[in-house]
Amino acid sequence: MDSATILHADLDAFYASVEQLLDPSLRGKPIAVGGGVVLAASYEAKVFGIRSGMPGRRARELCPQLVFVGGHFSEYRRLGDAAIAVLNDFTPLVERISIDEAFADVAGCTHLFGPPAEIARAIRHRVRSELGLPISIGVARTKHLAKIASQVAKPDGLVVVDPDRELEFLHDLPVDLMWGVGPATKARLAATGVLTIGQLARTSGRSLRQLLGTAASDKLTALAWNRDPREIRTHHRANSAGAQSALGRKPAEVHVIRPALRHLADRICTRLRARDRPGRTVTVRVRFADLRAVTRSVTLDAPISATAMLAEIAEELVHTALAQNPGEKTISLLAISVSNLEEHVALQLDLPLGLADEPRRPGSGRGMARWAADRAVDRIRQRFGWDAVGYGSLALGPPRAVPDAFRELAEKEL
DNA sequence: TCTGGGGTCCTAGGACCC
DNA sequence: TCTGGGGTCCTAGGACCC
Repeated sequence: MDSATILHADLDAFYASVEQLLDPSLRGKPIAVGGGVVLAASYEAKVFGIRSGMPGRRARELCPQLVFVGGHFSEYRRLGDAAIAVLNDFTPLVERISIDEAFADVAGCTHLFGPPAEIARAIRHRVRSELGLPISIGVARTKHLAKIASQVAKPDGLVVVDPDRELEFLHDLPVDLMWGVGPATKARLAATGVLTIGQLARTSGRSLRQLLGTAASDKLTALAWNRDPREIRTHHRANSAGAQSALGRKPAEVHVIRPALRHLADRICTRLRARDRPGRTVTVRVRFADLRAVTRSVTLDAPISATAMLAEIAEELVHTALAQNPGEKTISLLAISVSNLEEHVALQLDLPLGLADEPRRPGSGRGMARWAADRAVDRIRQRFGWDAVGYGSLALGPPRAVPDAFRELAEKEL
């Protein structure tokens, strides 16, 4: 049997911990990053039931002494990168999952640094002493088990799963610690009396498939018996790029929809152009006042990355969705996503992104002009920053609920 | 518990091709 | 004209992850 060489490292309540690091007066106190909405909460705040995504008003009700802080987004980036760099000092086999979380395989470096548990202790010590941040680490033979171990280790702990005792460790834990079991699956399982991972493991494949579908049940059964084939993947590229904006309650009218879509398209297309990854499929999502949401999508003959083009296609799709839901007069969210991305078009001539942006659109000889305009905006922003120029983003109606700097932390590499 | 934003994967039905 | 089977792509919705 293999030995336990996979680490899962996870910074604890990351954004909140950074704030407490930067401002010592916040330490030990319930704090939340954000304002209108909670973007992150400290452990002291979580005790009160405060969760990310929660409206600020609700959070204040739950915890009147809660301290809201604005957020130091560039510090999150810097410290998240620094923590990952500590992992990279031990092994190049690091798979970053998000700003504050990564897997690492230390099989190849134990001769230099000692057994995996020693390495994990060293990492935790360095992150604490050099960066001032708490980090939890799980060590196990598989990614799934390492991930669960780090969750069990939180806050600020280390759990090593002995390969001889894996099922012993796993089977008493609640099912929703498993990767892929969220609220809906948890409820379905609970309805049939399945509460622990061990109970899931012993459920017959046939009844589980009926409950959850083939793919989900086969995957969960494998994980429950600790068969996790996933390997460390050091470089990921996203297969889609999207943006969304919550609107509160707004009338479903052009003067609301057009500028909002314009801004979303601008954000997305800037990224697509920067990485030369135009996409063929455009999906919009419209959420109504009652939070019911619908999506509409179209797959084009040629990939696009021009802002005006995406905005127009998105607007057509939104109008289709609205026309098919005539009873809905109020919308609460708009989203655009572009998928079916080109691998890379770096070798194509300099023009085609803009030209391909006009697939079979009669009478629109404006492809070239738009392409040139986009490139100009991109260059100005590269030199002077995002707000130096734009498609009236400053004149945008509703102030965004979440700062763009925060959104960028969640973007994946294209 | 009515709540933000960027992503991934699965399902199911239909179109279309061989 | 009816019949069978396999594969791929597209669309809409849903669940999940961080």
